Amino acid sequence: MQRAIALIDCNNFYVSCERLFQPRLEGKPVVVLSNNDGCVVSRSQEVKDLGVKMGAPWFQLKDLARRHGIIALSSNYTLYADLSNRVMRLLSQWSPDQEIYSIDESFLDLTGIAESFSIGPSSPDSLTRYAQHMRRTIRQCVGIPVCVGIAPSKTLAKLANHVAKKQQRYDSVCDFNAMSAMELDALLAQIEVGEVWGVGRRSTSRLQQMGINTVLELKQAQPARIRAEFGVVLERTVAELNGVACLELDDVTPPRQQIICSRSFGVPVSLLPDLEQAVIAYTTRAAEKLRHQHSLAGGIQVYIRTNPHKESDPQYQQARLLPLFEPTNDTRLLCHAALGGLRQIYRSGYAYQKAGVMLTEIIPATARPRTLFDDVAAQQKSASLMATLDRINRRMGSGTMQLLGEGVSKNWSMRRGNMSQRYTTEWDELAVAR
DNA sequence: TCTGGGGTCCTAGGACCC
DNA sequence: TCTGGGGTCCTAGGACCC
Repeated sequence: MQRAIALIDCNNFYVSCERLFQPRLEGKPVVVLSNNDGCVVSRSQEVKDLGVKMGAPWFQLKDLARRHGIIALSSNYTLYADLSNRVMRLLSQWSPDQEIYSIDESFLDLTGIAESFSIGPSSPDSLTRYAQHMRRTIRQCVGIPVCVGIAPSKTLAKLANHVAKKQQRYDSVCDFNAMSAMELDALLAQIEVGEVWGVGRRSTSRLQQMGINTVLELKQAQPARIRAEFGVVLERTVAELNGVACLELDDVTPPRQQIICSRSFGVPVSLLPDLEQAVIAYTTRAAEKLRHQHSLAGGIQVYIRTNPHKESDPQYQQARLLPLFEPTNDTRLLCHAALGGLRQIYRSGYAYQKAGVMLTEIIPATARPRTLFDDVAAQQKSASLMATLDRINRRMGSGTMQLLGEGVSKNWSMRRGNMSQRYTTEWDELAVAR
C-alpha cells in the first residue's frame, strides 16, 4: 500500500492567533515581532504581498509600515502555545501516528485511513476529502486556518503543503499520491530547489552552481554525486524526493539533550550586577525546563556578548563551560555555577547586548550516578524544595517565587511594546463577549 | 534608537590508545 | 635517509530547521 504522510501546517500561525481575538485585524496587513520587537516572525498574506521577508528587522520596515498601515504586535507565546495545543489535540484524533514537528506543524500518518473513512470504494481523491474534513473541523473548533500536504515521504509532504499554500486551485489540500508521475514531475519542475526541506541558503547556491535549479533536477541528481559534494543528509533528501521514505515519524519527543535560555536585553548592559540578575533569571527558566522533563544536567555554559551589528563599538564575546560536581536540577546549584562562570568572563567597559545559559550533559533523573560522597538526605531535601517551587509558580503564576538575586526592577529586561492579552490562559485577561 | 530564540545532526580534526 | 595503521572520544564549527 502507498505510504500517505500528511503535513498539516497552520497558515501565518501567530498572526492567525492574534486575529482570532482581534477581528479588526482581519484583512489588514499584520506582523508579529520577535522578542524585543526585533524581527518579523509572522506575516499576514497582505504583508507577504508587500514583499516583506521572514526575519526582516522591524526598524528597517518602519517607513513601509507607515505607508501601508502595517500593524505590528509583540509576540505572545503563552497564547500561541495554548492554541497550538488545541490544534494538535484535534489532529491526534485523525491518526494513531502523529509527530508534532513544531508549534504550528504536525505530521500524521494517513496510510490506509482513506479506505476506512470513505464509504464505498476508495477513490484517488478520498484522502483529499478526508483532509478537507480535518481543515473544516479545525477552522470550526479552534478558528485557525491550515493547509495540508500529502505524499509518500516527509520531504515530499512538506513540498505538497507548500503547493497547497501557494496554488489556489488546490484549495489548501494537495495530495501528491493522487497525481500521475508525469503530473508530479511537471509540478516539481516549477519549484525552486531552495524550497526543499533541508536545502538551506548555502546548499541552494552550491546546487545552482552545479546546474541544479529546480526540485525535479535535485530529484533526478545522482545520489552518489550529492553524497560526495554535500554528505549523507542531502543524499537522504534525494531519496525522499523519489518517494522513498527515509525519515520515520517520531511520535514520542525524546528529552532535550541541551536546554538553552538566552535573551537580548531591552537596553545595552554594562554592569556586572545587571548581568548577574539576567543570568540568574535565565538559569532559573532553564532549570524549570530541565525539571519539567525529569532530567539532571552535568554542566552549564554561560555566555555574554556585545552587539555584533554595532561594528563601531568595541566587541567582546566569551563563553565558559562549568562542569558540575554532580548532575543536578537544583536552581540554586546551577545559578551558583553560572555566576562563577560569568564573573570569570566578565570584562568591564563593554556594552553587552545578550547573555545566555546552556545546560549540557543532560541525563534522566532516574539515572543519577551513585558516588562515594552521595548525601541522600540533601538530595531529597533539594528535590522536594524544587517540586514545591514549581508547584507554587505553576499555580500562582510564573515568577511568583524566585531567587532574590534575579532582582525586582530588571532594567535589563526586554521590550514588548504592543503585546496582546493572554486571552485563553489568564483569568484576568480572558476574552469575553461584549 | 532599533537586527530573535531554541533546537538537532553531521563532519573534520586533534588527542590519545594499542 | 627512512618514522604504521586503525580505532575511539571529544570539541568546535557548519548547516539546517521553525
